[in-house]
Amino acid sequence: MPPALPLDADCRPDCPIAAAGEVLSGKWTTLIFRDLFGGTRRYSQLQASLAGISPRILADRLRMLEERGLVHRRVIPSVPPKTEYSLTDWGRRIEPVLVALAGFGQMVQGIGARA
Amino acid sequence: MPPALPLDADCRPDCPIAAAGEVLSGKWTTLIFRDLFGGTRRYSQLQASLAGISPRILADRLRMLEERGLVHRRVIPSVPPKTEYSLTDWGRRIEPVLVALAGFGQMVQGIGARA
DNA sequence: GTAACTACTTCACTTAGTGAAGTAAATTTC
DNA sequence: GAAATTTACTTCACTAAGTGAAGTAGTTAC
Repeated sequence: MPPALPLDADCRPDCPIAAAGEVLSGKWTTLIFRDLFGGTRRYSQLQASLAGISPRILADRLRMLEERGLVHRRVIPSVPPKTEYSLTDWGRRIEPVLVALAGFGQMVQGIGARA
Repeated sequence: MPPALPLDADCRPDCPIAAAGEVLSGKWTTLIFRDLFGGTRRYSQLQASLAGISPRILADRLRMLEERGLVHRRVIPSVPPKTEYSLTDWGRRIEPVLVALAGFGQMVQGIGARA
């Protein structure tokens, strides 16, 4: 039985895996999705959770994801103003990727433990 | 019903998603897996398929994946010698990630078409 | 008036990736 | 027998991406 989606090299030039890779480019994007999958988060919460991320990169990634319609940004007019980020309906469709990555990552951790 | 694998921010410090991200780091790694998922490939075949990859990066990634036990490297003692790369049993377990990425990528392409 | 708070931006620096060129060794071509 | 070919890389100079410390803006608490 062939796979449900084309995984072979012939999926170019409009390869969906490459398209996903463009959205998930950079070290931090999947981890931002992971955190937002847990619910709405503020900028400072994301920065604390993503230990080591540069504020510039966090702002860049959030802006990119918002432009693509995967993340919603909401400014709360308090003092000082706060910003909330959450996944859109489109963004929530990253879930199967995160689940698959978590499964693969657990396997990789298992290899590392025995190596 | 909670997700089968921990997707929330509390999955640190040994977050399996972050572990997967380390293996799949860089622009090209998932595309190398995609190509090798289609079967054994030679270095020159991968270089042709991954249009634009630098030979240094291709060699680096293949070496990293071999060291992690996800890719098998076989030198054929012909003249000039050829090198074949294939997925190991561990490496083949990337399949669910590729399938999920392909599904997400198709959705992203769909968004792009209407934006 | 000084400090604190939040969400950033700016800037100098390091790391990752690019792409053209070079290497090695045998083998076919002239 | 000298030159060109083939494959899998390596080297090197350059550009892009990411880091991390510091700064900014506007308001309120002291």
